[in-house]
Amino acid sequence: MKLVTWNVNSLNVRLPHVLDWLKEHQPDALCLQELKLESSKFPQEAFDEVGYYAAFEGQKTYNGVAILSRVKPEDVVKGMLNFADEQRRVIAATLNGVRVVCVYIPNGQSVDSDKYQYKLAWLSALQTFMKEEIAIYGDVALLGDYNIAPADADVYDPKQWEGQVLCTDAERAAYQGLLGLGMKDGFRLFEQPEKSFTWWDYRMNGFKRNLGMRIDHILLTPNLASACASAVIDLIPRKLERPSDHAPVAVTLRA
DNA sequence: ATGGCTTCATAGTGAAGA
Repeated sequence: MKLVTWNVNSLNVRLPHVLDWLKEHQPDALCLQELKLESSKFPQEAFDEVGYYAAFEGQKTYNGVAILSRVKPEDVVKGMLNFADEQRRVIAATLNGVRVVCVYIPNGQSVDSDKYQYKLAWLSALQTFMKEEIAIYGDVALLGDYNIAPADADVYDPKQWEGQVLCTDAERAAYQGLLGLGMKDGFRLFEQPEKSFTWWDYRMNGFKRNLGMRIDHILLTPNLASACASAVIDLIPRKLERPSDHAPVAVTLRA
């Protein structure tokens, strides 16, 4: 089973990239974030044509998440029941007995902003939500744009980013809290190249200089982690014309 | 240099992303 997460930064703009990627890689599930379109504008037909179901929760201009899947998604839940939120950042579905949770965790903007407080409250709610999901479903994969670089190794210049949003102790503690539920970082189950990142700023030739951060993650409950055979970041879509600023992250799980 | 680039928005002194 191949599970993937990709922040596409506008599904309108990136639809051709997503369709090409699906056709080439044929994942069992592709979790998307930052659709930046209303649910009524979701390109369902385009995914029908390439053989994918879609569960989605759109929003005008900002946010928006989707799970594309080979099998029909079951028990679809939108949002976190324990956290009222106007922003569309969570969708979950069961695929072949695996609970797939797709999240777009708030960015937080800066540590002195209201958005940062919202991010911390959001992360606290996610901890509770995930504990419940694991209790119900057992085998759970949490995929998405976490907007957290878990360790200095996940940052191109840790000194510059020390104490900045994406790297603060509080955010990293929240990430560790998810690991405390028994989940493993799929990417770090394997030896990986140094300076492996999933996001690069559009500005200053960030990608060409590999000035990036690893902020998109796939956490796996123990059985899924044991079954995990590989974890990779696909840099190729980031090299295309008009790319998303994020790269897809994929894990494969043995049956 | 509180900049740089991209998106969606509106026609802003733009807002937000990360």
